[in-house]
Amino acid sequence: MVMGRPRSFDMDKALDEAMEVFWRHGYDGASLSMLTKAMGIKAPSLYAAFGSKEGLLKAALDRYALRRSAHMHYVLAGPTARDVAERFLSSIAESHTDPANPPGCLLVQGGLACGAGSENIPFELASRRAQTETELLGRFVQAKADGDLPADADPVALARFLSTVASGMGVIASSGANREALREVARVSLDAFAGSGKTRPVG
Amino acid sequence: MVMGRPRSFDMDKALDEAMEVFWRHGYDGASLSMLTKAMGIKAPSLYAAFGSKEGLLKAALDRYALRRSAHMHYVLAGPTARDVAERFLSSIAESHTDPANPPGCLLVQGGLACGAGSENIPFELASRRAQTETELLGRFVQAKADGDLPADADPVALARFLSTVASGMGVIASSGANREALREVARVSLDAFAGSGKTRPVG
DNA sequence: CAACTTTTATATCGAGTGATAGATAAGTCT
DNA sequence: AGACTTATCTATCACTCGATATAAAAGTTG
Repeated sequence: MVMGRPRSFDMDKALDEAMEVFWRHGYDGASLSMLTKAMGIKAPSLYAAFGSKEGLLKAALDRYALRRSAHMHYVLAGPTARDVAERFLSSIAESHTDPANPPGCLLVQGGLACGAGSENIPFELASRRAQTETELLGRFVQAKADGDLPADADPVALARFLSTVASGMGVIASSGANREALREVARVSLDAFAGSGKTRPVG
Repeated sequence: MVMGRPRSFDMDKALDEAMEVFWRHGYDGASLSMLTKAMGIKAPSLYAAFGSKEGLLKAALDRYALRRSAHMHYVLAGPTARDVAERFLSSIAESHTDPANPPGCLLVQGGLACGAGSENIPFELASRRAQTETELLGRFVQAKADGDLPADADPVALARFLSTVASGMGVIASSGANREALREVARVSLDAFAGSGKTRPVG
């Protein structure tokens, strides 16, 4: 048990509110007054709990990762590479248009570009996006070893492709694309995925 | 000829500098001091010429569109739908990693999410992105009429897919993906494009 | 040149930024 | 109870934000 006055707000609920503010307004666009109002706490409590605005974002990102880890576990458990890709894009189409959250992806909306003093936020988000890509890559390497993917398939390219499409889906979802539109993008992407292995030069 | 003291700075050069600042830092992250410093002018000159920070962004976006219009003209002149798609994604891979510019796409970096008082910026950017998608759509409708695309092809879905991939490429380019990585994404995307027409349900 | 028009530079506006100092409140431990 | 520890509140910090009033500067037109 800890000594001292106990925290009077619920950490997870506060983080959920902060997550939504960052999601909707981005890191630079999310002001301290927005955040404290949404979280229902005052600035000193926020700083005592998270250290800084950036610390709060990282805590919110951790919670975001926690939310998605269950989905990713299901995705990676797909029996074939093609199933994994289908599960991945389907889950993206659903989650990025979940009315319980702001549209799009926090890791994209959070801040691709930031102002002075927030230069490392884009790196932080990129690093988190890269984790998903790495998980897909690992699964595709396995699929290749299993003979599930053809010998000339490129797991790196496939994982990067899916990760890129997911980011793009985040962009169009935030711009108002609905769930059916995202599903169509997923469908076309899978058509492309089915043709994997054939390396044809571009440009 | 106009009366009064002539403007002492070059409009286009100033806009190019402003464009770069918005590109690198986003709308919210681009402060007036950054902008005026990069443009080499003082705030009153900026406001006299562009009216507001938002007016400056729109002028920069117009100039950005002007830059890309030549590329799009070439893209749309592709002899087949497949060629159009290939030209489109190739030009994206090149432009989004052009060392002369910040990485990625201004229409994505500029601000997917903004703070209080900048709520319409994301709409403005989305509207400009939609223009490209509409151009692709028109070309694919034509391709279908020409019999170039199969009768069961979905031009809307194809245009949306390419637009989505382009946005995704903007995201990963801004995170440091190099030109070859973007070319690989384009290559895989085209594999998917080749399988267009087959509608297979997702999820 | 003098009248007129527009742009420029200096200085500053009120509002909001992220962050914190100091005092008070609310618990646990001995 | 009383000492101790941590959280919360009020108020405010120095700073930056986007935007502008004012006046001097630099041209054109008569």
